[in-house]
Amino acid sequence: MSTTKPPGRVERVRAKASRARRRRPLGVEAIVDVALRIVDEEGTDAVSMRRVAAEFGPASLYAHVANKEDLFRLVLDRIVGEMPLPTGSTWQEIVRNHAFDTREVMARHNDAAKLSFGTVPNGERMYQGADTMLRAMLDGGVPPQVAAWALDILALYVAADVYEGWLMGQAFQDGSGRPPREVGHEYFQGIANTFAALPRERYPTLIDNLSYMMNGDGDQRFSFGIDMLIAGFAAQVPQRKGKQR
Amino acid sequence: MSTTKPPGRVERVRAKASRARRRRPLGVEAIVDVALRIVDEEGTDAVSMRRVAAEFGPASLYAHVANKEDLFRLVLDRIVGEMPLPTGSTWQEIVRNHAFDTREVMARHNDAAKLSFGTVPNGERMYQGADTMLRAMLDGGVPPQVAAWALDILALYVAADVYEGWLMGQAFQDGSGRPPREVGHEYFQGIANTFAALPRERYPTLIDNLSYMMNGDGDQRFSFGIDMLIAGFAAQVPQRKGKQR
DNA sequence: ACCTGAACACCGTTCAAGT
DNA sequence: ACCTGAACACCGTTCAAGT
Repeated sequence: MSTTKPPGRVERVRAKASRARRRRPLGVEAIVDVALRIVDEEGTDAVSMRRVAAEFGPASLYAHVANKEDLFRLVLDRIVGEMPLPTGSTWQEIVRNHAFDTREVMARHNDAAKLSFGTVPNGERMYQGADTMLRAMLDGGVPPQVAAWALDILALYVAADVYEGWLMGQAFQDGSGRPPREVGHEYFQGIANTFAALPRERYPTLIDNLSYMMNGDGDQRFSFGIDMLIAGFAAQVPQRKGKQR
Repeated sequence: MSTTKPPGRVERVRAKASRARRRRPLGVEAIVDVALRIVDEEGTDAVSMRRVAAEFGPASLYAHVANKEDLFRLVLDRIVGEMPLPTGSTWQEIVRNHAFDTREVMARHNDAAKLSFGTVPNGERMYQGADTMLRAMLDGGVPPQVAAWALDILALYVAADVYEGWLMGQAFQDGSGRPPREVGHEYFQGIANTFAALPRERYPTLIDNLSYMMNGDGDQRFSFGIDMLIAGFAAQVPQRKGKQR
């Protein structure tokens, strides 16, 4: 199940091109360009094979991509290629930075994060990133099995957070022209009210801690989650001088 | 943004029902029944408004549900209602058990887990569960803000894990009649081979730790993730006698 | 080798018209 | 109050036919 087309695939500029019937010479890269642009502008649900095809001239995509799933895989590969390499001094800092960096890249592309569920993304950038993260953790004393699985869970968490965040953001674009910020505030206010209306005698702890439940924006919650995971990994480092927190 | 229809909504058995035109009296509950059955049998992508409607007699759903999104929300509420209450002695055990329990319930319903992204699910069961989890953590000395956000991140992780697992499982149902187990093995073998074929001089740590990367099934990875999170939360408990985990 | 139009078997949603 | 058929504006994918 190799995922990427052989890189040697030449983008033959059809020497003839005589008829110059349509705007572009087609080819996988151009197709991915269009699909990614639609994702960036309107999200993955706005991408249809017909619409992508229409940007060139009606239908023929299937000569270049196997199907829609295949196209989305190529789009994801493109996005993964944008991810910066992990940087930082301690392994904790490297892991943390990279989580934030990859989150940012994903978030740039609307709900593209959901394309990464159930895939093992590949590409140079991915391998390089994994290698660097692994080495940082191993050097820091994190057991190899923990480090390896850490990569997995971090990627899953980042994807889930971005997708969730996008969906929330969508909920704030109700048809009304009102600013999403305002709608968002109202939305959370509504949730808070729903909770506050629950019978305190039945859910006392929940009610008494409502403010904590509603507290924090997406960034703070993501930051919290990453910190919890890093602390979890750190707890697996065999202690030499004791004390990690 | 209340999510559930008023529970007082009577399922009026239309006294007349004279014509007895179609199989069932319709009504939201019956509609959700059908939608959930399709989800259970074939997954969420198999659910279409037309197909759900067809089980009664063509089209009219829109008198009972606002749209497809609304229908899926009702389906999710139904599933959430199946979740057992958290049990266990220590807060760590309670959190761990409940993570596994909710994972199991979600996994019973194919890819229904993805319906939970971007929603704040409600319903008695949810509140009860949240209340119990919160109290357990607070009693265990977990700071309230950590406990509150913990609920959030745990739910997100469970949903992401189940969805990811389902997608992986899907990949193992290739058209061939071969047993998914076998296809799965082959699939991971393929991934392992892809990694193994990478230039060791460029990704030495990755290559040297391939066995760790490929190690463990879905259950082990989920278990690991939950343990990492719990350890992270535990590290936030102000130490009295020191030593947790 | 690539592109095309037409076709197949579907979608979600709306709406005037019925009972 | 609920149900219906028909319609609108779409889908993903296949395939014989073209160049």
